[in-house]
Order: sequence, then C-alpha cells, then structure tokens
Amino acid sequence: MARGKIQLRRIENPVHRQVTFCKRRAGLLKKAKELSVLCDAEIGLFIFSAHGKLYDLATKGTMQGLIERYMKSTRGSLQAQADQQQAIQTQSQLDAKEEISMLKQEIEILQKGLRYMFGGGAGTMTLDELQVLEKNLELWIYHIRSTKMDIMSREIQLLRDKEGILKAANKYLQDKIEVNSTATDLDFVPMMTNNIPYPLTVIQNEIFQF
Amino acid sequence: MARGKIQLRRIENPVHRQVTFCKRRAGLLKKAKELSVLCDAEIGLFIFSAHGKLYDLATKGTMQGLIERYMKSTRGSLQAQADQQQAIQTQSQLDAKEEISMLKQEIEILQKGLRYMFGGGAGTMTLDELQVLEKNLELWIYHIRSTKMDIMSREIQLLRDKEGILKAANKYLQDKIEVNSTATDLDFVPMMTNNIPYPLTVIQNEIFQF
DNA sequence: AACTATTTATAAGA
DNA sequence: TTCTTATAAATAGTT
Repeated sequence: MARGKIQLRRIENPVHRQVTFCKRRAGLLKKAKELSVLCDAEIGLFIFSAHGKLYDLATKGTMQGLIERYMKSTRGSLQAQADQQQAIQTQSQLDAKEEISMLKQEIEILQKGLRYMFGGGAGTMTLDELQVLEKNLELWIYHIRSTKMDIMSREIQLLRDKEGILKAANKYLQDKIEVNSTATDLDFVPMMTNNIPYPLTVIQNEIFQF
Repeated sequence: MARGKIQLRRIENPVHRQVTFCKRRAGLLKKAKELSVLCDAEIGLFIFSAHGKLYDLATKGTMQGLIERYMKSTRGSLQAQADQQQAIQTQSQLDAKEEISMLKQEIEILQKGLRYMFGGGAGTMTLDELQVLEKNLELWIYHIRSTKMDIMSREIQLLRDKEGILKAANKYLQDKIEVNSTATDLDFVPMMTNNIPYPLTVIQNEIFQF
C-alpha cells in the first residue's frame, strides 16, 4: 500500500514476509478492535504465524466465551453424526465372552478419535512436523508395546509347552513306580506332599483349568 | 478515514453504525485474508454484530480445526486441576473382578467426551473440561494397557510356579526310581526319550536358563 | 450502492 | 524490530 503495489500471494522473501506479517498483524488487530468499539460488535480473532505462534484478540469477554458462542451459532449440522455414534453405542448388547475384546476394540476407536481431536488440527509447516512426530511417537510406542506383548505371549506358550512335557514325564515316572512298586515304596505319596508345597494331584487339576 | 476523522467510540447514530459495520467488516475480512495469503498465516475470525448475527472466516481448513488448534495452543494454565484428576485416577487399584466394569465406565466417559467433540456440542465443553478429558484419556489408555500386562505377568508367574512344582516332583520321582531300581528298570531312560519330545535332562537344562 | 476527499495502512529503504 | 516516507487502500460523509 505504499512505495509500490504488491501481488496478493505469498511473499517469497522470508525477511519481507516476516516484516509484513508484523505490520499487517498489528493493523488487523487494530482494525478488529476499532470495528468492535465503533459498531458494538463482538469479535474473536486468532492468527497463527507460519511458525505456529499464536496472536489472538477477543473483544468483550474471553476467547473461551466467544468460541462457545460461536459453537452455539454454528451447531446443528453435526447433530446427525452424534446421533449415529450414540446409536452404535446403544446397540452394543453382546454376551459376556465377547465383552473384553469388544471393550478393547472400542478403546482402539476412541484412541483414534483422541488422536484426531488433539493431533489433527490443520497446521503450518512447523506444526505439521510436530504432528508427524507425535504420530510417529504413538506408532512407535504402539509397536514397542506390541513387541513386548508378543514376547510375553511367546514365553507363556513356551512355559505351557514345558509344563506339558513335565506333566508327561511326571506321569510316566509315576506309572513306572506303580508298576514296579515294592513294600518300601508305599510311603511315596505321603513323602511327596511333605517335600513340595502342593500335592501333585491338586497341581494336575489346576493345570486342566487352562 | 475520509471526509473527516472519527472518534474511537461507539457510533451513536444507528444508521451510521450499521453502514460503518458493513464497510469495516468487509475491510477486516479482506485484510485477514490478505495477511493469511501474504504471510502464510492461519487466521480465524468471527464477528458478531450488535444484533447477534455471525460473520466468520477461517483461512486454511475449518473453523473447527482452528478452534482446536487454538485450544491446544492455549492449554496449560489449568495443570493443577488435571494433576488432581490424575491423582484420583491413579489411586484406583481395584481387583480383577471390578476391572471390566471399570473399563466400561471409562469408555462411557470417553464416548461422552468424544460425542461432545464430534457432535457439535463442543461449544458446551470448556477448555478445562477438554483438558481434563485429554488427561483422563491418556491415563485410561495407560491403565488399560497396564492391566493387560498385569494379567499376562500373573499368568507367567503362575506357570513358572507350576513348572517349579512339577520339576521338584519330577526330581523326587526320578530319585525314587534310582534308589529302588531293579533290572527291569534299566530301560527307563531310552523309553522316556521315545515317549516325550525331549529328554528330561535337556528340559531341565533349559529351565535353568530362566 | 457509488463517489471522493481524506485518513490510514503499509512497502521499501535505512 | 523500529522509523521514515511515498504511495496504495480504506473509508466517512455525501449523493
């Protein structure tokens, strides 16, 4: 607006762009205040610089209040989606065995929603980078946890396998003793219960619960 | 700004005020767009006329997204409340039987929050509420995952205990056989290796690796 | 809504 | 950033 007209497109020179940003930002905030005062209007304005810094203005009251007022003015269009969500939730009347897996699934979906809500705001270059980083961190954490889960699952399986082998060996040995039992072997069962915490029979019953 | 300077206070003449509102509103919106384009900034602007009518502008993306970004940029002031919530949440160390009902409850709250957000009812949710919700979401996810881990750890411990008992029983039985061995018992070891996948000695060595 | 006389904003340069 | 200044834009009052 002075010393030469400029085109209405992104200023490529970063220094010029920054200077212009400062000046025009000040001008815009001033104009907003003036309009509010002169015409008794309520104005909310926020400006995110290309680097993600926030400059904001709320005439009359807080930005929070203004945002709420804005939401109220706008609301209505997304009601259908909310109702749909609610319907999906209401219909979930599944039996007890599927409950845990269902809960897990729901949590998964909710997490997705959370990520969208708090990490999904459209951003500038720098914020985008932060967002990508956040996304990646989440993925990495997920991956690390999955890996841990896998390892633990594998260990459980291994222990179960060993348990089976030991049980088989145990049974074999017990049979052997019974077949070849002599008079002195009659103290076998009572002795064993004294040597180990639980009687073998009880242990074997517990094992079948898995 | 032309044909006479004006004072920076409410224009009393309603006609003048309305005309000025129209002109300056257009100017403000234009300036906002220009700033956004020239300086690669993201701008949200809403103007409520004295009569309550809304005029808004969101450069780059939606006003919803901008508001979310604004919320994100602003949060931090109410950390104390969030921490308090966290303390309350952390103390919930309930036993396994109450776990499922707790998960359900958590999901209920999460969904309520998400419905608020996605359903356009976000206006009624204050920054404080959103903040608390976010904290809780993170905590809940953490808790859910911890619970899963606990259950698996407990199962591993159980299996290890059983392994120990079986090993002890096994050793006891083997000793018994060795002490009372007869000529017919000499085929013991070869037979066993045929009956189970791995010789017991190998299994026992493996066990000591844990 | 159009027209202009002025005021204001601001691009370029320092 | 801030100041200066020539010039572009915005707009108050008028039609």
